[in-house]
Amino acid sequence: MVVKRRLNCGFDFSSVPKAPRSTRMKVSSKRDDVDSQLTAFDLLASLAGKLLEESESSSTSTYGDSQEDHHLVVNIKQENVYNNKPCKSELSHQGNLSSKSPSENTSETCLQVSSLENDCVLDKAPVSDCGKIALGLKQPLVGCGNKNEDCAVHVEQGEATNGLMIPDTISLKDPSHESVHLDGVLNGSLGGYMNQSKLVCRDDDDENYCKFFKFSDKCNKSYRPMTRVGHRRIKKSKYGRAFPRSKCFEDTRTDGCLKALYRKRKLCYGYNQWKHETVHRKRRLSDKGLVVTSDGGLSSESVTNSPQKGESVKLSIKSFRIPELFIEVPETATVGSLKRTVMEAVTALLGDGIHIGVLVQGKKVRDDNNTLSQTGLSCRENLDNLGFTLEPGSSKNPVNIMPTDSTNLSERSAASLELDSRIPLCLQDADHVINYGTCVEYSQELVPYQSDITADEQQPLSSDSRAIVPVPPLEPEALAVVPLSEKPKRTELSQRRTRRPFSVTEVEALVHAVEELGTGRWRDVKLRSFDDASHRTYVDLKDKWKTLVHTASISPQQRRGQPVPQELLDRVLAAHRYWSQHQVKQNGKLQAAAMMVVE
DNA sequence: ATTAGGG
DNA sequence: CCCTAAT
Repeated sequence: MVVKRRLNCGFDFSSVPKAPRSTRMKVSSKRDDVDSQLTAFDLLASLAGKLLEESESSSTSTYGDSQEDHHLVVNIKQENVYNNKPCKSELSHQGNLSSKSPSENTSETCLQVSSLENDCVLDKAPVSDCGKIALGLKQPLVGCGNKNEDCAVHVEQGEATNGLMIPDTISLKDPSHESVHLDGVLNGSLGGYMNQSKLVCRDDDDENYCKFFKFSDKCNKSYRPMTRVGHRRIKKSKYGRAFPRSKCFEDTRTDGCLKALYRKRKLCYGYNQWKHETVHRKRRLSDKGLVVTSDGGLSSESVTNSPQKGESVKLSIKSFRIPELFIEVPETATVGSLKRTVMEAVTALLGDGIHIGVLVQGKKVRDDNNTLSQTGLSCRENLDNLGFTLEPGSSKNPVNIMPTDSTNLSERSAASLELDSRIPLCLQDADHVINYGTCVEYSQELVPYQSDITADEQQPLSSDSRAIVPVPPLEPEALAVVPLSEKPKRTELSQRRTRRPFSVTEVEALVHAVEELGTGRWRDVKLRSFDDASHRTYVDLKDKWKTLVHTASISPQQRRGQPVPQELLDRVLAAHRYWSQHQVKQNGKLQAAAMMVVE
């Protein structure tokens, strides 16, 4: 007998096929195709790829073999990067490294790695010479304990020639143009979805991580997405976690099986897909002045013609910096392991997607609809004032929130990783763009960790400040992004995800899905309504539902956070009531059936 | 891999 | 959000 289950939405649940889990189709994400940050992703994917490769090639090195876990806490910090001071060579810009106070004879030697000056290290270097990833240490890291002078980390990007030309009549994130960008991928990847109601809430400024497709109330009977092959797909993991906890960092010493590690990393970072796709793709956005070349970078090729209106603004992204990262490594760690650590930290940072910020004279331009000329960037001489930032995808409003107090360490941890982690881009002079293309270079300098820094030395990290921000004396593990110790502590393995409050839109989608699917099918809920929100795992959805039920059960005065419309809360309670009752019925039936069998 | 529930 | 136990 078929029991028809109906909810007030009128949906016939019996029409929803529920295959055994083992036969359920695995679903590919479509989300990435609609990512308007493609160019930035590509750029960084290319970079991350280089870093990864470099790391892999050197990863036969071992972790420290000393039993004493001396650690170097390396803090890679972003600082001011919006100037374009020329420089002669990177060697001339290695940071100072002074030792920690000798009196602090702890096992922790903390170094703060700050950016090199934001100079165009590769200024006027031929494109072909821009490459070579090298993480150079003037001294062996092991020796940096108390005499850290001249310890500098250089991560140099190779190969990729990243150029960017943007006609000034095109606004950077003009939705109308963005849509052009998206169309190509949407058509290719969404296919059968196009006829369904699609909800893509990807706000440019805020809450842009809410991206999912919501299906129409018709509840398409074959709502399970079809697997699609060949479309672009960037997914850190099925669960949207950049670091699937302990699985990312298994020790490679034992077997030295790089391939195994590489596979793991592919899972961890989804990098391989990136590279594979960027390498083989040559997508032209000819009318928009952007060309993604086969190397994954941005090139100025084929976009030399000026648009009808106004002059072209030719830009070349020359370098950018790694934002603040905390890395903890043993003193006995090898250089190779340090490379790997830096790479992993950077990859983790980028893993969540990035956004582009545009800065004019150091100030962020928020109006995406203004043209460049309207923004005052039509003149060549103004280009010096233009800067780009790469912002974490989760950053709503990437302001610097570096706290001056250390009262809330865990909050600071998340903040420094998620909100301070802007990666500014340095633009070279427009005159050089044709001749030299663009090189992307990572460079940091090591600066001492000082826990006893004076208050007036503590300057907020801001885009206008070149100040080296001291690292508060936090627990190293609190900020450790990448574990490297021989015996990784749990705290080193796990970086708590940043809190991402559900938007009302998301709540609505969740409620809607649960209304139809019930409270015990979170995987289906995920697939149905949050498949493109990689950061929302089905556990997240389950948890959110739990809190929603709780929220709906308490008085409005007791509720906190962004208010959820009462209407939604009512639906939450209704659905919760319905499904809990429904489950009871089912259980009852099962029990009855079981009893019948027994009898 | 999912689900359920406590922390 | 995290973690774990149980499927």
